[in-house]
Amino acid sequence: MTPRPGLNQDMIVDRALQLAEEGGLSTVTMANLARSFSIKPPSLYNHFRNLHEIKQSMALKAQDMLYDHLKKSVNKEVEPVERIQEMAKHYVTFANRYPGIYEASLIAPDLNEGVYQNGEEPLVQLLQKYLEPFSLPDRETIHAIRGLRSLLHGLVDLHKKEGFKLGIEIEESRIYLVEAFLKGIEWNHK
Amino acid sequence: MTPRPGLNQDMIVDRALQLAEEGGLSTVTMANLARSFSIKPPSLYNHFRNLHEIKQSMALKAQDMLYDHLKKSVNKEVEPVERIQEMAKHYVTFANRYPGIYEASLIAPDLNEGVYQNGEEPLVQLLQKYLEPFSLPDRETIHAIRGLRSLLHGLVDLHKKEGFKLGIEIEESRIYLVEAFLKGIEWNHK
DNA sequence: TACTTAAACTAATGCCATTAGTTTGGAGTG
DNA sequence: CACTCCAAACTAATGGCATTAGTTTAAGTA
Repeated sequence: MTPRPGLNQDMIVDRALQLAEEGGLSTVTMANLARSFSIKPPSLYNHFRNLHEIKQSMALKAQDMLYDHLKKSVNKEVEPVERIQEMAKHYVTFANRYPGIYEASLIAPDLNEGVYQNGEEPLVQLLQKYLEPFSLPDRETIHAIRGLRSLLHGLVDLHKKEGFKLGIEIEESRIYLVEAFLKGIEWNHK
Repeated sequence: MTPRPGLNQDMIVDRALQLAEEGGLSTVTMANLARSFSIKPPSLYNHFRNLHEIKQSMALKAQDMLYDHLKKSVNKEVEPVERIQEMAKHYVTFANRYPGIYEASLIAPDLNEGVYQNGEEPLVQLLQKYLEPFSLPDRETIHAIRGLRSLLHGLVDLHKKEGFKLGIEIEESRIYLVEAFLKGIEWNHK
C-alpha cells in the first residue's frame, strides 16, 4: 500500500512556505523545492499535479496561520473598538514578521474552486464576530468587513513598499484609520 | 547619428501595456513583445536593459493614465464628499475597464530608485487636493490619503476576485465605505 | 521469495531571459 | 555618388524553468 512513503503533501507545502519566507513567493519553484529535498523536480509530480496546486495549498495553510495568529492573540475583555484595534495591530505585525507567509495567504483561489463559499473564510468570520457589538444590519456588516480588510492590507502593502523611508509611521496611520473608520461606521448607522 | 530608428522606448512600453491589457501582466515577456513587433528578443535589448526596466516604465505610464483619467473626469462644482465619491467611482471604473493597465500601475518602483519622492506621486497629490476642504492637519491628511488608497485598491481587488459571484455589489460598498470613511475623518478631527 | 505499486528516476520538449559577437542599412560626409 | 559609421537589427549559445513520458527501484505484502 505504501512503498517508500518518504515525502507527502504537507511536507511539500511546509517547505514551500519556508522558501517563500526566505526568498519571497517567486522563489517557490519546482526546481527549488526539489533541491531543498535533494530530489529531482519530476518526483514532486507524484504528490501534486503541478506548481499551481502547490501554491493553492500554500494559500490555504497561510490563511490558517494568519487566522490562528489573530484568534489567539485577541483579548476578549476589552471594548469593541479596542478589540478591533488589537486585531488590526496583530494583523499588521504578522504580515510584517512573516512576509512570505502573508504573501502566500493572498494567492487567489481558483475561480469556482475554493474550499470556502463567499463570506465563509475564517478571517471574514472573525471580523464579523468582532463587528457584532456594533449591531449593524447585515449589508452594512459586509461593507464594513470589506473596508477593514482593505485598510489592513493597504497598510501592510505600504509598510512593505516604504516602511524604511522617512515619513509618518504606519503604526500611527493604523491607529488613526481604524478609529476613524469605526467612528464613521457607527455614525452612518445611527 | 540615427541609423534605422525603427523602434523606440515609447513604442515598446505602449505595446507592453497592450499585451498586459489583452492577457495580463504575466504575458508581458521579451518573447511576446518581440513577436508582436516581428523581431527577435535580443533586439529589444538595444532599447531597454532588461524586462524589469520595461516593467518599471510600464508602471510610470500606467500611473499617468490612471491619474489623467481621474483628473479630467472630476467635476469641480460639487461638494467635497461628493467629489471624492466621484473620484472613487472613476478609480474603480478605470481599474475594472483596464485591468491590465491597472495591474501595471501597481508594479513597485525599485527601492531608492523611483522618480517620485514620498508623497510626490500625482495620485497622492490629487487626493491631497480633494481632501483640502476638510482642513485636516498635515499628519491626518497623510493618514486619510493612505486610507483612501487602501479602500479603493481593496474594492478593485474584491471586484476582480469575486465580481461575478452572487452577493452585494461592490458599487454599493464603495458608496457606503467612502461615505463612512469621510464621516469618520471629520468626526476624528472635531 | 516473488509480486505489486508508489515514489523515485532519466531523458526530452519547449518555454523563457539574457549575453556575446556579427551583420546591415540609412544618415551624414567628402 | 561613393564612403564611413554606428545604431539596430541579427545568429548562436547558455542556463533557467515547468512539465510529460517512460523506466527503475525499493518497501511492504502475499
